[in-house]
Amino acid sequence: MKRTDRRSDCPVNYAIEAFGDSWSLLLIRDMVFKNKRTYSEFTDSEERISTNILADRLRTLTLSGIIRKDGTGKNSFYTLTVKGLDLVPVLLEMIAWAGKYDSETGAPTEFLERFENDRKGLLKELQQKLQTSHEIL
Amino acid sequence: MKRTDRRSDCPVNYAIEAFGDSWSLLLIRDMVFKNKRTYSEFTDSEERISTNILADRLRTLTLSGIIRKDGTGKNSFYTLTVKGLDLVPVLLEMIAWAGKYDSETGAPTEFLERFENDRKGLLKELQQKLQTSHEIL
DNA sequence: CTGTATCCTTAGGGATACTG
DNA sequence: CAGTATCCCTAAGGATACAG
Repeated sequence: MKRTDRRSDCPVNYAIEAFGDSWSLLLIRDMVFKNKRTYSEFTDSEERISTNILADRLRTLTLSGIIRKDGTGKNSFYTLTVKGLDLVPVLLEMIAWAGKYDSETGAPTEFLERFENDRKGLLKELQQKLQTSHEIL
Repeated sequence: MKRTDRRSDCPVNYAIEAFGDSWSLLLIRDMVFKNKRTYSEFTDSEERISTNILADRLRTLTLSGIIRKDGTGKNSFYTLTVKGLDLVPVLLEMIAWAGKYDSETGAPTEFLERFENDRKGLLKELQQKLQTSHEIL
C-alpha cells in the first residue's frame, strides 16, 4: 500500500489499515494462543477462512512486517515478528473487553483475573513462550 | 445481527464483529479524543466518512450498546456508554503500537511515555474527562 | 443540521478446482 | 501440504440528491 493510499496519518487509522480487516487478527490470535504456524493449521480455524483469503492475508501481513515466512515449500511456516508480538496487548485488551460484554462466550475468568491483577506478568509470559517456540523451530 | 450470524464464539471474533470495520473505531476515537458528539462533527473528520455510512455506523454502534443517542432532532447527540468507554484501553494500545511502528505519524511521545509509565492514571483521567463532559451536556 | 434514499463501483470474501 | 486461479456474489463504501 502506497503511503498516499492512506485515509489519514492518524495512528488509529494506521492500525486499522494494518490489521483492521475481519481476518488478520484471527490469524494473529491463532499464532499467539494456539501456536499455529502452517498454512493448513490456519485453514483449520473454527471460522473457516477460505484459501484465497488466507493466502492474501499471509501476504499482506508479511508485507506490513507483522509476520515472517520461514522455510520453503512444504516446510514453510509463519511466525510473528517483534512488530506482531507487540500486538499481543491489543489482543488482550480486546479479549478482556469481549469477556466483559459477550454473554455468549467471554474469556475464561481466570484469564481475566490474571490480566487484571498481573497484566505485565501475563504479557511477558506469553511473549517469552512465543519467542522460545520460534527459536526451537 | 442474530447470534447465529456469528462466525464463532471467540472473544476476538466478537470484538471484530462489534467494531472491526474500517470506520467504527475512528468514530470512537473522535468521541474519546476530540469530544465529538454530533452528526456534523463526525462528517468533518479527516477521513471524510460519507453520510450513509456514518448513519449506518451510528445505528449499529447504538444497537451493540457502545454508544447512545440522546436528544432529538437538531439537538440530538451521541455519547459513549460504559461499554464504549471500556474500549479506551483497546484504543490506547493500538495508538501505542502505531506510535512505535508508523513512521509517518506515530503518537506524540509525551503520550507514549505517559502511557508507559502511568497507564492507569492516564486511563482514569481520560475516562473521567469523558464522563463529566457527558454529564454537562 | 440530521439524517434518508439511491445509484453505482469496488473490495472482500465463499466455493471449489487445480498445480507443484 | 502449500498454495494459485476462477468464478461469482454480496457487503461496504463513495457521491450526491433529497427531506424534515
